[in-house]
Amino acid sequence: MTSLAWDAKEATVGELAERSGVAPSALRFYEREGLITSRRTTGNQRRYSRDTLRRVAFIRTSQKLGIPLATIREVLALLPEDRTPTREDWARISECWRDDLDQRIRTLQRLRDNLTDCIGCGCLSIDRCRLSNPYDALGAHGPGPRRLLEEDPACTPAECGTEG
Amino acid sequence: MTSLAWDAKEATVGELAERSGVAPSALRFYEREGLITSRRTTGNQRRYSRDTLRRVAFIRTSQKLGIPLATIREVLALLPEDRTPTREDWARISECWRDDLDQRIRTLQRLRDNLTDCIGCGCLSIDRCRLSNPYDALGAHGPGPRRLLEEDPACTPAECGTEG
DNA sequence: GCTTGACCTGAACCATGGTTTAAGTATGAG
DNA sequence: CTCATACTTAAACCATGGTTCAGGTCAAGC
Repeated sequence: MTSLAWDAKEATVGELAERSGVAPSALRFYEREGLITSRRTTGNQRRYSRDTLRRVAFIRTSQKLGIPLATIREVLALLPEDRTPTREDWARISECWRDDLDQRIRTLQRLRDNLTDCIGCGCLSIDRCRLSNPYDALGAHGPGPRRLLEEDPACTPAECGTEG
Repeated sequence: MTSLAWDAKEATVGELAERSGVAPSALRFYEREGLITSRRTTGNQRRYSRDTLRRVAFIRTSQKLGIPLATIREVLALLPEDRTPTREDWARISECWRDDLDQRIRTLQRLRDNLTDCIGCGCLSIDRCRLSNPYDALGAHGPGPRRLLEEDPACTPAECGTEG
């Protein structure tokens, strides 16, 4: 169990990979992209501090929610750098995703409802159908809902983390 | 208006692009990928039949719903090849997306609800949190919901179009 | 101190959904 | 018939989220 006795030590990339279920190549990729960091040994090998596991968990969870890495990176930057993040820190940045999810759910529901209408008439005509109208983001200057598709506004760092 | 008087003629790639709001490069790409077809003039230029406009509209609409091109291609293959598709044909294949949308909405709602739980406790711990559990597609052999994330099963051609 | 497995790097590659560019050809108005 | 404009192709490029590979180095058990 030597290689997994990580509770008090640092982890190698292989150990973190095993614990997190994320491939070493992905962990190196996250590091290149600035989502995680590591200390280096004198022999240039990576060593991860314990809280990196939670950081990786947050990354994967956020990806499952459909958040792009660039956005995850921005939100991770809201964590304190001078101390190990607390449970409250994690809870605070997790809030960032809720509005985004709500938004996407509403958008999908609106799309589904419009699709149901369109199925009824078999239209999908360029000129008349709200769903298939190409130019104006779906009805922006016609009657009906102003925006059927919204552009994922994914909570920006400025909005969700500056209170702490 | 000569170049736009398409009501009785075939269209060039530029005309179809203008009418559909889709770039010529994208139309050529769709053709390479087998989503649309064209006749060629003696000089090797593309000429599109009138119903291609509706076909392109269907493609863009489906993309807005989040369907990948490969899936759209499969469903387009369900249209009759021996005649111009009717309104009913279009309505029938449009049905393909509804189950998929419903599924994705439910998945997102489940994710959001779990996130709300997790925000409450600030957990996102690899070992305990349903959302961050990496190995088993979120609780497949533990307690709780069997699948939190489903793999987009996007209605397959076999399921939705063979009745006609 | 040697050997084996884990690690290092950069570069190439994969899929998706296209756009851009370069070099050449067709079409149609005058 | 000419000339502008629109078309043709292949290949390179973009972003996203990585994996794979080649060639070389480190660390630890015996």
